[in-house]
Amino acid sequence: VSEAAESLDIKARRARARRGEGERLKQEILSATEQLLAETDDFSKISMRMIAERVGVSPPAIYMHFADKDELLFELCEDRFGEFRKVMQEARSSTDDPVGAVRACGRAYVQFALDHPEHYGVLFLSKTEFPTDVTVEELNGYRAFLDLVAAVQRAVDEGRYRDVDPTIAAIGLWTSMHGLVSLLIRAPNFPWPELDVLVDHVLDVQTRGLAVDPKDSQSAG
Amino acid sequence: VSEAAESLDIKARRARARRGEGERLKQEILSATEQLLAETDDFSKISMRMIAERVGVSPPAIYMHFADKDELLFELCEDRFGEFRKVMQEARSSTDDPVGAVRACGRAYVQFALDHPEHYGVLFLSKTEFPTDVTVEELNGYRAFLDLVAAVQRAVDEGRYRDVDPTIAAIGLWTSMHGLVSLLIRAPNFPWPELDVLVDHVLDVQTRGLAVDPKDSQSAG
DNA sequence: TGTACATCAGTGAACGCGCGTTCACTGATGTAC
DNA sequence: TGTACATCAGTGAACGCGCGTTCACTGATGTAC
Repeated sequence: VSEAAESLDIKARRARARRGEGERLKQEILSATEQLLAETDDFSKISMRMIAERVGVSPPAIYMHFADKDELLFELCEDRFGEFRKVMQEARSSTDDPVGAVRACGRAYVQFALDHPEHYGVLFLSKTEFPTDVTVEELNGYRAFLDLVAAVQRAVDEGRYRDVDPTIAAIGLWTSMHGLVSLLIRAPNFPWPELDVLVDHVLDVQTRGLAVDPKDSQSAG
Repeated sequence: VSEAAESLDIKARRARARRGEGERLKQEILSATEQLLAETDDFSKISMRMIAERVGVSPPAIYMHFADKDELLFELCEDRFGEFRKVMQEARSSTDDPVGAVRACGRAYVQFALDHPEHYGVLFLSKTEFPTDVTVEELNGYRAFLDLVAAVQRAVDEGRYRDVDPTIAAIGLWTSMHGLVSLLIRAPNFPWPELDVLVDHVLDVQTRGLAVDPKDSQSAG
């Protein structure tokens, strides 16, 4: 394969960056890694050599921008979590109804995961050992979670959800959506029913499960 | 490490099986693989050489009992799913109440997963490519799922759950428990609240979400 | 009871491979005088 | 405007390693006569 590519000059070697433009290669490495993830969906099966070849650069060139393979994964994760957070924010802002906002968020979560299974895998399916000098609070992923807690809090404040701990309820929402998509991705051989039916059911159960108790609904109103 | 073991004779070479006792080694291989999974929790990081060393046998000996590494994983999975199914059955049979049975099942699911994260990982977290000649219906894992569908059906029949599709509801139950434990296992750095509180919440939401509608409860009774 | 032989449960060495990473280097680019 | 030089973005070859698997074999065990 690589022989053919060489002899046919299919993959031209990338033009070398000018001074001060080293950052360009860094971005190219990150996006090449994503491309490869899109194809194999497993970071551990992607080698530094494969990434280098995709970029059109020699393997050691990667080490000018990343200390090692783990650091590359970590930066990729942070970028993806930033994007993920934005998508969730947009979904929530599509409506003023706090319960509807949470539902929209759930739908967008599933959409994001199935549209980008490779991203999703990096974010939630691999066991990530993060650098010890990074605390969980400064991670984009954790910030996205706090956004969800706030959305739940709003629904509680407006009397739409019963008086649950918003952190617990947010974890419940998160884990239920995660469970669905991770099994959809990881167990493709399972005889799944239609996706929309499934997502609707999961969101229905969450909505009903978090709704105010019938007996309390009058005293609360 | 292995040098020290050799020179100190810590790990004696396993006694050779007598004729017709070849099956013994097969079981030893399976249980050694489980031991290793308990330590690393990642099948792809466990090599045939490591398994052979743990058993006290040479690497090629494994190929007398398994065609290749994938077949070893598959047999391990089937054994574990069989055990898993039994645990779920026992949990359900602890009560006559159909809703209680489903709840007990959910609790036992979390317990099983956290007690044996390595098993759980093999069952639900790795992308398993099964041999093409095996159909999903004959897998122990699928049978365990059908048991859950039946339990849900019972709760619907007895008027305890609203009139949901039992397959869809069972998938909802399954995915919500899976989401919880898989994130507990895979994101240990997340600031999780107390486990019992979490499990209670998830089961509460499922129970409330599947309960009969208040407005229908009188006409149904 | 004794012996030749088939069987079976393994062994030991090697295969070719791809991996992450390091090291000494190169050669175009920009800068100082 | 011309040239010596420092810098910077890379390169090419190699390191040592562990992997899954294969192959020719060995030697104890059981069996037939």
